Amino acid sequence: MDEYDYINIEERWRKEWEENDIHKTKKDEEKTPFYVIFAYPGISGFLHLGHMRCYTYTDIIARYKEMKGYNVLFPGGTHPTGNQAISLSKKLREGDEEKISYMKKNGASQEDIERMKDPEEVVKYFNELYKKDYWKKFGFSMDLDYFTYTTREDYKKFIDWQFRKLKEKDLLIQKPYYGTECVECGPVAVDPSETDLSKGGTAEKQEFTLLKFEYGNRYVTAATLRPETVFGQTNLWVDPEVEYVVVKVDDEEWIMSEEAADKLKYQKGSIEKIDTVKGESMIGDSVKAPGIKRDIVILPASFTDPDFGTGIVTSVPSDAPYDWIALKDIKDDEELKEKYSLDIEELEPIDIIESDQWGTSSAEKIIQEMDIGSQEDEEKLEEATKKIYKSGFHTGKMLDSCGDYAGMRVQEAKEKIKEDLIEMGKADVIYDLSEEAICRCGGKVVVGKIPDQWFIRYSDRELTEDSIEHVKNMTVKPQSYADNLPTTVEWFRDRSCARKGNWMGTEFPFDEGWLVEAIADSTLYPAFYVIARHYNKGDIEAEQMNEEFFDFVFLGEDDAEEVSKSTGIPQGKLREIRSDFEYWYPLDLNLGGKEHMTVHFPVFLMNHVAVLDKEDRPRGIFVNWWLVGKGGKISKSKGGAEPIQDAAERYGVDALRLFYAHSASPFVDKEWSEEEAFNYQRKLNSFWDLVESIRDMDGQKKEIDDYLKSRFNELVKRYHEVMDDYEIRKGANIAFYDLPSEIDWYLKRGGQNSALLNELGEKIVRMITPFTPHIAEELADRWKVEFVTKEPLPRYEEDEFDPEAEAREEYIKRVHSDIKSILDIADVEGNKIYIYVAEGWKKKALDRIMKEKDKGMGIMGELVKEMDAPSKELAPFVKEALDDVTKKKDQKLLKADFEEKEVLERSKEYLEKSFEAEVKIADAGGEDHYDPKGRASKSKPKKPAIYIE
RNA sequence: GCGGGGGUACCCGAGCAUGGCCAAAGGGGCAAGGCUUAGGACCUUGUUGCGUAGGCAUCCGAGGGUUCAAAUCCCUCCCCCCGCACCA
Repeated sequence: MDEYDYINIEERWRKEWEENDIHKTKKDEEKTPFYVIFAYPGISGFLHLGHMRCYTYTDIIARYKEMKGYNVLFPGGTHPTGNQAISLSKKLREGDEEKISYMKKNGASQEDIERMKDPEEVVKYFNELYKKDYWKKFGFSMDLDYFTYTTREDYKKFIDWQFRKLKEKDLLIQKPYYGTECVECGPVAVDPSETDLSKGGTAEKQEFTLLKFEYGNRYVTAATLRPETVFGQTNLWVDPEVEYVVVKVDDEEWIMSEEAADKLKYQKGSIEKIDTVKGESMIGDSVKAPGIKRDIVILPASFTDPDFGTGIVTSVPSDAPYDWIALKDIKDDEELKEKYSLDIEELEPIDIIESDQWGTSSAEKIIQEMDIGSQEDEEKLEEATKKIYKSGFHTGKMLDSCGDYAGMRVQEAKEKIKEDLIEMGKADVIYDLSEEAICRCGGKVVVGKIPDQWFIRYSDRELTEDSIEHVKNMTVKPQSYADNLPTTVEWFRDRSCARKGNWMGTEFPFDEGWLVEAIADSTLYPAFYVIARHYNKGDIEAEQMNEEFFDFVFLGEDDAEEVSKSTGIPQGKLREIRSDFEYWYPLDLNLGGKEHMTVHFPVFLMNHVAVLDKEDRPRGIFVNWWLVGKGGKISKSKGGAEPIQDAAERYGVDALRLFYAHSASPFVDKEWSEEEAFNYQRKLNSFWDLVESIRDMDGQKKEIDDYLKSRFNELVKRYHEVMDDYEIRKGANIAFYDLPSEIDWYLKRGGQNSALLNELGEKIVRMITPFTPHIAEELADRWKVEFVTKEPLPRYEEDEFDPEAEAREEYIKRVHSDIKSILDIADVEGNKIYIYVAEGWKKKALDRIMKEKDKGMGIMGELVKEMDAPSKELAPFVKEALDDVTKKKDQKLLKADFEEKEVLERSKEYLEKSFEAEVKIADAGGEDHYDPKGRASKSKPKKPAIYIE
């Protein structure tokens, strides 16, 4: 018996598949096509075990469909669009130690690093790495002849065409936009995945109302998220230590922190710094507060952050816990008051809002309730602020102190006051991030105004309605997402689709200097893989891919002759490409992580609806959740971050694939666990041993064979059901757990039919193939199967279903378990076991009772006459039997028709061995059997009486 | 706030649509025993309590209801998680 040597086995089959072109895919009109992709990865560096989860699901589905007889296309590509490659090579050029050691640790050589100082080389390097070290290494059945990436010339032609179509359909517009951008390299995404960032992924873009306080001929500015609180203003907070700047905005002079001014220029265009003013010099002065006819005083504070808002804060002590406590502190600080000669005894909070939970004076109340002692207790103050805001925003009403706004709900007043203040020229709107964010290139991330941003008009009514209509007919997994997707599409707003700056991608066709944004160029790409294959073969050139070409291939417009003239591509070739597209499209399934639910999948869908013909709209979406490290993101310290090639060797590719497939449903986040990965390695080991031991059997047919055949057959049926529904985990469970445990049981019960075991052994190997193809090929090899990958899956056979055989086996299992429970509690030696099968009259009576259970105990009378039974026993038996029958308990077993005594006799050996005891079987009604305690009379059909001594 | 998903034994996790073989699959962990080594093993058994006869009691977030019968259906409450946009 050979050992399971996964390293060599996996190596061997990778080679065999490659050398025999096993994954090459071509059109075959005889077969139904099945086209599946995963959302291609960006070029962001080395991938980790988390990324492989989605790809593995895709491969499992692709392989399953293939073995079901579909002609499967499973291509792949990459998405270098963006600035990730650029910033990586920039870091390498700068000799960034951390980056270089990261590259080396993941296997990059010195030469690799040298050449990657050119961003194009970064793309090439990772393209090859993804293909070879990730996808092929994992045994994916991808056909990489279809490979493409988004910064290649041919792909750019495709994107160019797509945008022309969108324009034709009037789906491109321009309007102003405030977006997050890096001051060095242009627009970046601020999001928790931190694709573009090195810090600050959880920052939120916030809209502030910029309040302007008249201060001589200048304005002091303060940014607030709560313009509705202006009526409660009592003072301004300024840090005496900070040097503020005076900037010229239009014709006005504004005072704010230097950081704020730096950020503001991205929103206001050029602003000019004309002066500086030290915070200290303003303390004690009065300013005229906007929106209210009152002067308020400038007071010193240290909690203001020059890098947040304008660095100057307006104070509303009634509703802002920070302000309340700062005001209290300053009132108690005699020294400070002396220093700035402040007279602030009169300064008291002004109630402006009444909410359900806090009533009025909410800041004071919450500070007492939460027992907040000082300004320094920032954590508690943040929490208090949030609580008050939440309650105030949803349930609050403006009080009489709020002038015209008195009585309004806070939600309304907020908008109204903001608008009115802006109208009166006493306020403006600015944007800022809730926390600091830093780009991967090291630049600071700010919010900038783009006056003429290009958008794709996803809000279009017709497009939205069409898309929603289509979604309803798609296969979307999981169900919760299927339920949500129509709402998501409905709610999908216009989305910016072009950008400027340091960026790899396609030039925007209608505006020089703009490049197509990263999401906008990856919506229709499954269609392009079909063309990429012909480009890769060298049959067509990028320059030949003009508008007519794509119109012809994707939309079937124009005739081949004309298109051939304008493109220079032979007519035959054009027709071939068009028919490839017609054959493969629409896409059957697109798989991606849960991060795509609200961005990628909706645009993927809507662009298909907008650009392609109705029959080419995608048929399915499969969303998988993430693999996470302990307590969150995958990282070095939390696990899952080791290089994929290392993991593949350590655990084995098949073990990892099984880990993904079986350790959790695809629709939950799964915590990475080394332990579990090793467990799956061991699982494969024992699977291997089981199959090997099966092959050594040389016995003949026995009764138990029928049971195994029947159970196996049922599980095959179930396997197809769950796999057709993409229930990958359940499928793996049947193949790796349910089926082997049935075989285990069969062997335990003395089954050893060589022919049957070999037949089923081969079938089960086929069933594991989609999950763990390497070990499957190796095992299938024993049966001289050339490539199990290319073999069909076993099918459900109606005539092998044998409920009687299953009932008989169930019967034995029960007798076994009854004996066992008696042995567990009874104080007996257990050397001899007597089993008494129920008398014939009991069986007859039971049959009658089952047929006429509606009669209840009324049936007694009839039975007394008909049955030749001891009257003392009949009554209690009927009562119990009625109970059993109405409880629906054990119906299958009760209805089964077999001779209990014979079945027991045939299983006697098993029972004796199992309990190491002598087993004797007798008829309960018999005359001369040994039964010292009179147990026999307790026998019931399918539940024999037992006596043990 | 808007939208969605959940709470099952030590842990993970099935079951819930179609109430009844559900003291509740499977895996992991743990414990006991076996094997004496395929060692980051393997095999058996146990893992709510009680019970010297195959049984009984209690149990699926909490409380209530419907029913002959509830993890499953209905109501109320508590708690947790996810998405909310320029991230493929």
